Amino acid sequence: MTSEAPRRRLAPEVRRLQVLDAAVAVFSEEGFHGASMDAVAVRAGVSKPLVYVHGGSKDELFAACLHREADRLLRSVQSAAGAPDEEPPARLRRALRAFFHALTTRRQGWTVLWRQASTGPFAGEVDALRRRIVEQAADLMAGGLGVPRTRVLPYAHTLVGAAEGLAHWWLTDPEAAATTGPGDPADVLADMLVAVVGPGLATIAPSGAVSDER
Amino acid sequence: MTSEAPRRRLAPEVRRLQVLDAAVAVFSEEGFHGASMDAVAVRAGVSKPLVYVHGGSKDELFAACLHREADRLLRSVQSAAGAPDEEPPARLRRALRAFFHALTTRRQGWTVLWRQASTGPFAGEVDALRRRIVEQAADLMAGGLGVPRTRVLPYAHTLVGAAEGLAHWWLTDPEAAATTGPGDPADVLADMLVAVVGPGLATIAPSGAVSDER
DNA sequence: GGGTTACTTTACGCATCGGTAGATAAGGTG
DNA sequence: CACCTTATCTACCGATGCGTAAAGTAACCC
Repeated sequence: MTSEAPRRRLAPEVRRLQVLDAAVAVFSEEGFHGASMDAVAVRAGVSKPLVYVHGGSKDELFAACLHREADRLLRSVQSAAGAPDEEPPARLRRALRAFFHALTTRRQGWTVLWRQASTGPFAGEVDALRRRIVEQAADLMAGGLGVPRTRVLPYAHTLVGAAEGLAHWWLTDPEAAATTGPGDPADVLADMLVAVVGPGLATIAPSGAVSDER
Repeated sequence: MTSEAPRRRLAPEVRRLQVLDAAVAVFSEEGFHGASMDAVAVRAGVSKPLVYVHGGSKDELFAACLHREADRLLRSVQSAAGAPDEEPPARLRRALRAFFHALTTRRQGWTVLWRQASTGPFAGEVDALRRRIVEQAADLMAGGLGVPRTRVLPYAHTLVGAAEGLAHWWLTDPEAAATTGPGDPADVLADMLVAVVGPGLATIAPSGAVSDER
């Protein structure tokens, strides 16, 4: 059994991180409503009042989790996309790799963002985050195709949805790991997605309607 | 104030439908946890005990909503796909049309299924429903490409995710209606999706190492 | 050692909400 | 009209969980 925690005094910033990490873990497992502040306290190894000292109310704590994980995900994708003067297809592929890599390495954060918060008072915030990712995808696509952003917006939503669906399969289906084989799963998943949507996206004409032959 | 409802006696089946409809409406707006049984009762125009008489416990009521809406959606998509001896691409397109059509005409049901139930004790059931739709898509794709189902499963998840993303955009973005223009939105959305994923899916079969297994 | 303060323990207020018991009346039947 | 069945309502209980108050304890710094 683990030894009795000898009640260490820590700097407020360190404790704050502990509480936040515990909150992300508990929220990802139990969901917002299912998670109790007591559970967060136990997970963090502290008492309940401390959670309130460092994390604020339950809503504030959850919002903090949301923002931290969202910023992390967005930043990694953004930096992976690289400078705007590079080749758009390569940028898109790298961004997708970063996206899938973030999911596989930080599952809890993704779970909090995508599966636990779609309802309640945080639906708006989660949607805003999703929108930021979609905007990023739309920028990449618009730059690559030479098309105004309004035109590619629905396709950007489609692309992000496709990524979510593929990610969900990879994270939940036990046979998924066997299917992707060896190597970095993020690479395999990104290649899969590019194989599906790449050819179609390339056919979206700059000037006219979508090529739509049967 | 509105006229006091003079406490009409109704047949149990009629009341049961009233309660179920109210439950779908409230659950779609507030989510499972956010919805209270009192709210369902008010929406149905009855008192709370009646909700328990006709709907059972909150869990049972929610499960009933889930199953009814899921069956409706699955049945409409399945019947739209048509007989297995027809052309696979046309079947896929028709199935997608039926899918989008169901969303636009029965928004509340879709909301309950897709956005409110991803957490809590119903995550398993919602995932099972999603899986049934994915399986259906996988069957269509496997039939069209002449490939074992295990190989197309990730692509089926991708396709369904893409449809969800596009649907979410259409249902939430105020500018979406203007973008799709006149005509049945379901047709436009299905065509958009086929334009994005169609070419890519067609190239799946030859690239894989499929022929290795007997 | 002494002081500061991070931290714990314990207990409780309070609101919300699922669920139920007993009373009430609506409608059919003789 | 008397009366019985039962659909329906008003009022309530109990549990859960957020959030906090009060008082004591011990770790780090000088």
